[in-house]
Amino acid sequence: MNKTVLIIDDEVDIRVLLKYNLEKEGFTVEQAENGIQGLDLAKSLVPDLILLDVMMPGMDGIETCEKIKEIPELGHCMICFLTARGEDYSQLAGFEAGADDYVTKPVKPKILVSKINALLRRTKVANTLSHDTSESGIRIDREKYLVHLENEKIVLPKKEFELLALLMSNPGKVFQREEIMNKVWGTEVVVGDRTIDVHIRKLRKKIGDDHIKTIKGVGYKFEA
Amino acid sequence: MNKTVLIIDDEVDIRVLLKYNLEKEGFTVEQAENGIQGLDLAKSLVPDLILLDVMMPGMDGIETCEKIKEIPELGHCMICFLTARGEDYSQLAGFEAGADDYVTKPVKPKILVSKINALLRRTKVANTLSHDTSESGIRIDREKYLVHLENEKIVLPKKEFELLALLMSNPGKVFQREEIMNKVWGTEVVVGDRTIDVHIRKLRKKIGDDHIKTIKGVGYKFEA
DNA sequence: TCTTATGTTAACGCTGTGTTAATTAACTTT
DNA sequence: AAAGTTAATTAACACAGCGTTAACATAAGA
Repeated sequence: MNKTVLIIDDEVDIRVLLKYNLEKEGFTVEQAENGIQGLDLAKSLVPDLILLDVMMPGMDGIETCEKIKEIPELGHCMICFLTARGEDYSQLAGFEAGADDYVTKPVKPKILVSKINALLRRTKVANTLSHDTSESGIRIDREKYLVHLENEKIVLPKKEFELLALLMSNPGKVFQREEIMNKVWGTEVVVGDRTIDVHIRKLRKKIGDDHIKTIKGVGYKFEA
Repeated sequence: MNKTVLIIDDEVDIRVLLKYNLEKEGFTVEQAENGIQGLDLAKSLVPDLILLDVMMPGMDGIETCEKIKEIPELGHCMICFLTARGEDYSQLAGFEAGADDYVTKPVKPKILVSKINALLRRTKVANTLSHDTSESGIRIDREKYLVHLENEKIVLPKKEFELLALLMSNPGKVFQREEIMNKVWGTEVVVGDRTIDVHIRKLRKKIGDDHIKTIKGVGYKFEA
């Protein structure tokens, strides 16, 4: 099924440009020319993504964004701001208001499309991960970068988090050291042999020894 | 026989550059300019490796990768992403989609070739799973590195696991000692005569004496 | 019976992993 | 800029258990 995108912008040229490019990519596109209208349409449409112009007469983008965030039904939908290059301040305020990304005008269609794809993918990941509270009692929240334990939340440093996330992405599966290396550290950096071990050690210390199992000569796996 | 590489990228310059360099190294190279076309070609070609651009109009690399992964025939072929340096998100999402490696643009041919060789060396073992739940009551799970017995799961050390997996890969077939040697130990290492016996012994102790049968002067076979 | 291939056990060396502490790098705070 | 803080990596060594072998026992075929 097609993903739905709602464009809220007062300039008709931009709306047409974006609509054209997004429809070419297979998105379903609707548009609104101000905040009020956009909010209304959002409620009935429940789009996957909202492209929101910051500078609009009447209710501006920031305000519209805040209003959107207050509507539970729209909780899952991504918001991407459209800002003119100069308006640095708007970017910051935008994120504070709850935006997920922003694109600077003039908009380059290719970049926009790739950002949109990335954004929509992010929702998928977030949703997939959150529902497996599983029997292990451990849950990962990618968005908030938190790990929920039995009865506490802990914050992990980046590498530890990525490592745990990788192992938990497929509980039971054995991840070979090389695979872990590639996926957490990347193929470009070169680090020593003991690096993975040490991170595993730190994870075990924090989430308990019972969850990460070593398969000698093969790799590691996450278990309940 | 030459290894086959399929390039999927919308930019013709890149395709030409890569094709030239790879053919110089003795690979057979085919190309496609978008995801749809690439998927089609992959199905008929069944290449050894697919070089996949992440950012493409229409179906992007991630999506294409996911589609490829759904095709059983292509289960064994490696997938390597081409990403622009800035696109952090694509790397992680890419691995989640099932990529085996990635290369950042601008692509340095030398690096690419060495990565490709490394990848192809790492021949993927297609999941020959589940269809041999068989009457023996023994099932092997390569991904989880587990052996399911009648009513318990056991973990085997690497060599024992590989040996059992080999024998079970073709129940009833007699594997000669030399063949076992080559496939489990490799052609490079040289070990003594009794090594196989001892491993067979350990396996029998763990899964019961009835499953592995000795054919004197020939080899061993797995039976129900 | 003799011969050869395999079974069996225990012992040992070595590789891979665990673990801690020290070092370096990246970021903050002042 | 300097100091302080946290994260990432390396170094160094301990240790377990896997893989191997040696040495001898047993079974099967000539």
